[in-house]
Amino acid sequence: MPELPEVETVRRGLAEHVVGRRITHVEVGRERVVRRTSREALIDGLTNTVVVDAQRRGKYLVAPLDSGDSLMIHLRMSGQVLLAPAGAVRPKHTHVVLSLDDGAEAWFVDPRTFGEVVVYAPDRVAVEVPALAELGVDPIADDFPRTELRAIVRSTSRALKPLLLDQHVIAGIGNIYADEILHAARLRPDRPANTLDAKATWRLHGSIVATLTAAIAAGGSTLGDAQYVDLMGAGGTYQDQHRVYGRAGERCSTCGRGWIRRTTSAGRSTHFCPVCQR
DNA sequence: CGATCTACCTGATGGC
DNA sequence: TGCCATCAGGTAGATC
Repeated sequence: MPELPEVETVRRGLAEHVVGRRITHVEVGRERVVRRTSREALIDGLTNTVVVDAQRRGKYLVAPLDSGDSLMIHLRMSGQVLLAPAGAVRPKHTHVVLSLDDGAEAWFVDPRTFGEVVVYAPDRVAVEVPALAELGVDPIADDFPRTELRAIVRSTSRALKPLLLDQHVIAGIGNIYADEILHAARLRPDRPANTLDAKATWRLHGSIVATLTAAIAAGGSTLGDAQYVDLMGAGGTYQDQHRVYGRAGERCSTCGRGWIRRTTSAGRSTHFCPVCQR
């Protein structure tokens, strides 16, 4: 569920509440969330280290430690990072608990256990976390000149939606924001990338940056199942600004003429207005 | 190279 | 009330 805006909101929570803290104790419940290495590797790598920064690359959270290693957390579909006082009742599916030196605990909670937590040496990132090393440009964290997007769209005949979802190309966009971005840019999800002229490309670039920025400002999107919440357990409000995602059958709020359609492509739900997206 | 499918899990939801 | 099928924000790997 969490895409760039949600992960960025979690990152800001970590920057505010966890950076500067020493990890005094580590517990690992389900081994599956540390499957990339091991329970022992996570405990040994984190215990008695200080978190010195909170960064984000695409949908990956990366927290450098004073040991020189980095902590990586990926929330995948249902992961959450929550902050709580020591001793608080832990929710079901709390798989990792970090005790901090100020009396708080950081929990990694994940019902579906697609998410993962790992400590790795940064110079070994290509081996330890290859997908992290192979991420494309981050449209918010990196400089993302529109000429770079121009080069990307000219290089392929792939449809725009799968292109936006490809983390090797642009890092951080997921299923919700891909649909919202393409609607804001008035471009069909199945439009071949290399058919965009310069003007349409600039529009797409503007929509990527504006949509993600607005979503971050709103604290991300929290859907009905409340799977995504920030460190303090609060949901985001950007779902109120969704114009196509989850709005199949509704009149398009932008052009006022089309009806939002929901289709499936490559197994992902896709929402768009057949009238104003071309 | 690119499109499609499956698998990984649990929980929520809707139909009967 | 309960049972079963279906679906979900992500990614990796297999297949064609």
